[in-house]
Amino acid sequence: MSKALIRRAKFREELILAAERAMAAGGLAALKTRELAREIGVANGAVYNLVEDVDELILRVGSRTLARLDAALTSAESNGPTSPRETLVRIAVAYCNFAAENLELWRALFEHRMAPGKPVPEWAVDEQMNLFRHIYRPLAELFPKRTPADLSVTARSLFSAVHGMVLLGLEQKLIAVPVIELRKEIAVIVGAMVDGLTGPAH
Amino acid sequence: MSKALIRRAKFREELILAAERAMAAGGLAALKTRELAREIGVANGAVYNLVEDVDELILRVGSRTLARLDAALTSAESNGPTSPRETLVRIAVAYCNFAAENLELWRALFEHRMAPGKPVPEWAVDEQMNLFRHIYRPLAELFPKRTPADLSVTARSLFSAVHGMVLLGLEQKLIAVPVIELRKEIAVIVGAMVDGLTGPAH
DNA sequence: CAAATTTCCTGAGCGATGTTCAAAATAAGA
DNA sequence: TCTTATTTTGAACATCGCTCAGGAAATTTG
Repeated sequence: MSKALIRRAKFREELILAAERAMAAGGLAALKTRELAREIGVANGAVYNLVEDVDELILRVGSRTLARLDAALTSAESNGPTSPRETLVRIAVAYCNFAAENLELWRALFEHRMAPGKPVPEWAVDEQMNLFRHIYRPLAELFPKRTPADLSVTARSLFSAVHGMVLLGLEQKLIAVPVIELRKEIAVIVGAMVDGLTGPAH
Repeated sequence: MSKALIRRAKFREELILAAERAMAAGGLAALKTRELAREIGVANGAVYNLVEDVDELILRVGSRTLARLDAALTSAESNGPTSPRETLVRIAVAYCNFAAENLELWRALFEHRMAPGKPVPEWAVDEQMNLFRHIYRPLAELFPKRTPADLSVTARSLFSAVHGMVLLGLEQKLIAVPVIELRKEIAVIVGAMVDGLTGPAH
């Protein structure tokens, strides 16, 4: 690799990290190309040599956030052998914890909208879809008779429901629920959902 | 009322309606003060005579959206006497329908963030809180022994869970789920949650 | 009704911000 | 080392929300 390309890659990495810091501090609105350029020591126009546009920059930061989230969920699901029900509850609580500890970066994952007409790159969509697999496995264990398609639908629903509880629970606009209570409530609701889906037969 | 004030009120109403049209067509990002001013036939600076800033404008539009949403939920809950479980399912489905039919305006309710440091006006918060009452009543019927505080917490959780399913279900970024399937899935999950919360004793 | 006063409206302009691009600086190749 | 290709620069552009001095209009006063 040529010297120039190495430098470019270095700057690119620094740019993404600077963007991540800015977003963690002040959300999507705190991203300013001029400030990022100043922070990594290049001209403002140079940002567009390192990255297509801010949309891509946000997606890159999102990719890092998703990787950490994935790790957090993986650790939660493999934390000792328990029942699928307990596993699902633990994953939901882990999701809540991650969101609380990475509030702005986590929010940015869902608040960001591409410029009108520009589709989200395939790799970014794939990364998000991958999250569902954490829920898929325990669900498959709970409902061995269901088809993969059905399981996928249920997995998405479960994930979305937990996502909603965390989203509104951590919102300061309405009622900022203490995280500790939110965790309890999530555990109760997820448990109830699993029980309700399992049916009285079990 | 003086002639000037009447004119002002008229313009204000037109401004809010123009903003609503713009948001319905292109979301929050489509709000442009210059375009709104042109549309209602005043100078761009005049907008700030009719409204404090765009934050207030967005909140006014949100107020109208919330009123219609409230009406939709009210109609869903009073639609014939049924069990609390069925009522909760019907409210959730009505929420889903409203979101699908008013996608951009509904999204704007939750995507909008005030300028840093500026708190959301009290009247706007109250309007949002009022939504929970639709769920509160059937829940109180289901769990007569629970305290109002506990019921409020459960109501918020249930609302948030449904909100999350609708939010991610209607998102085109991931998988745009057909509304008809989303409705079914919401009915299943809400039913399961109620069943799970009610417990096998019932 | 005319003059004085208050109030409102106008549109140019300010400060930010994302993005572009010709020119300068730098790296790569011969 | 000299030429060519590439990259970096920073001024400039287009658009935003928002402000404000000056003129227009409405209201009050004499």
